[in-house]
Amino acid sequence: MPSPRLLLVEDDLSLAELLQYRFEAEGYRVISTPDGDEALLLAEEQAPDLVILDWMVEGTSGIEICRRLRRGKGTAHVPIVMLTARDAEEDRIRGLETGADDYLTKPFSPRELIARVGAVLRRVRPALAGEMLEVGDIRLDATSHRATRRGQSLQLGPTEFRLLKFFMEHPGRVFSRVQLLDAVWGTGSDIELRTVDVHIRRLRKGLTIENSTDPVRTVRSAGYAFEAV
Amino acid sequence: MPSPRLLLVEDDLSLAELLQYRFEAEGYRVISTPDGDEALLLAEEQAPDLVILDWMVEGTSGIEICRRLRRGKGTAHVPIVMLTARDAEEDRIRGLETGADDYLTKPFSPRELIARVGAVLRRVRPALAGEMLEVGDIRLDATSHRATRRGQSLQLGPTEFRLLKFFMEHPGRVFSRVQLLDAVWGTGSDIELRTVDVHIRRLRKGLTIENSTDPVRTVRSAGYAFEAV
DNA sequence: CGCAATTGTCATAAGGCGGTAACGTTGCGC
DNA sequence: GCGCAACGTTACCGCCTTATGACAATTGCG
Repeated sequence: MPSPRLLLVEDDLSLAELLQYRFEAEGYRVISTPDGDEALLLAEEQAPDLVILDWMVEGTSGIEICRRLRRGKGTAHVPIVMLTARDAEEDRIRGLETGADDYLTKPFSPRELIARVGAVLRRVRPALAGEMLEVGDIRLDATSHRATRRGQSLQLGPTEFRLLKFFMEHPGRVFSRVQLLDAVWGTGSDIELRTVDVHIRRLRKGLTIENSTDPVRTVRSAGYAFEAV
Repeated sequence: MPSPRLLLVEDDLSLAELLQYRFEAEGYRVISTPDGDEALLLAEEQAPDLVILDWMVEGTSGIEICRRLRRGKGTAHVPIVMLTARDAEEDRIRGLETGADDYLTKPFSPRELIARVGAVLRRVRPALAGEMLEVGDIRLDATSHRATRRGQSLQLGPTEFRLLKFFMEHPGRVFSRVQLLDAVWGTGSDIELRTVDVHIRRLRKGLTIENSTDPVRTVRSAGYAFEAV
């Protein structure tokens, strides 16, 4: 199972260290910063799987970071868990309405934070939590690195597998070639856009079994989408 | 936008009534039961979009319901928000690890519950939480790049789709050809004004299904407007 | 090292889509 | 009812987007 990558934004250094230690013990990789502005940069560059965000940090406030992450192109869908020292209901609601996925009040136990992060990730990125993805008659098990269709095992190259996994994590949504390159090949990969077409074709070929329809929909001038048939 | 359907499992009847009232005021449809076993049946039959579950209810306990929902074929992916009177950390963690998506301790404010339910739904079913345009019997989902009318999917070219999207973002307003060119084709596009007519025609054609009226209104010497029928 | 699998790129084919012009139709003032 | 102006409709052609197959470079592995 791939270890999920967290971005931890917390200016209380002893707490940050403790959390980093605990999360790493749970098999997460942790990027940590006490600074709000740097957090935005890191979120963009590193594309973490989840952000843990203190309400009050240096530089830019937590809620402002939350808003900017949601507005940012590459970070709009990163799940966010907010932490705060204040137990004001207003704050909690504002946090959630700004787009946070969960919200904890200090003092909290690391175990609960870990449980909540796990719950959010299970929901958003099932593959990261070791769960089986299922869309239509296609199944993908990230842990054993296997994909099947109607029980029949599919033969896919590494890139096709990653592409399929990404699609199955976001069924129905249309992704541009650039988005696919960022998500599947990695941000900043200097790859020809048209290469995506080729891999889409290879994926389609790999997904074909007897009497099967094509789950990959071409959306002209927009990109591709994956959906149950 | 179709209103999300909630299954509320709560045996404190006055609280259940209050919550039902508040959620309905927010545009949700609510199915309510105080009984654990009945909840399982309802979840299966009604396929709600989200379940709000009290930890301690009659019949079968909340955590057991949670577990069974997760195991059930049709209900394995229903998001679950748990409520509990006890603020024991152990319970919260067990709840989250059992598969709940969120967890609230009584007493809580209805507003916070509503905010959390909204956050979970946004995450799980983006289509239920906006991002979906709806005018009359026509729906447009930008995320999946789909347009439907009375459930029937519409076939539109890229430009028609952009045009429809723009219209649906500003229903009822009249736009001149120049305005439409700027908005849909982009400012500075050097396109013949009358070309708009042709695309209006193509859009009208694409929006036609059996017994449908034309949602595009021609305003002589002014432009076009889009409105519910 | 040799072989097979994989991957990124390109050239070419296929096809849809868009812009334009030309012509038909409708509405409006007189 | 006439004439003009605005709008509707159609057909066409060129272009842009996508599909596909081939190929060389690279990688992994025995």
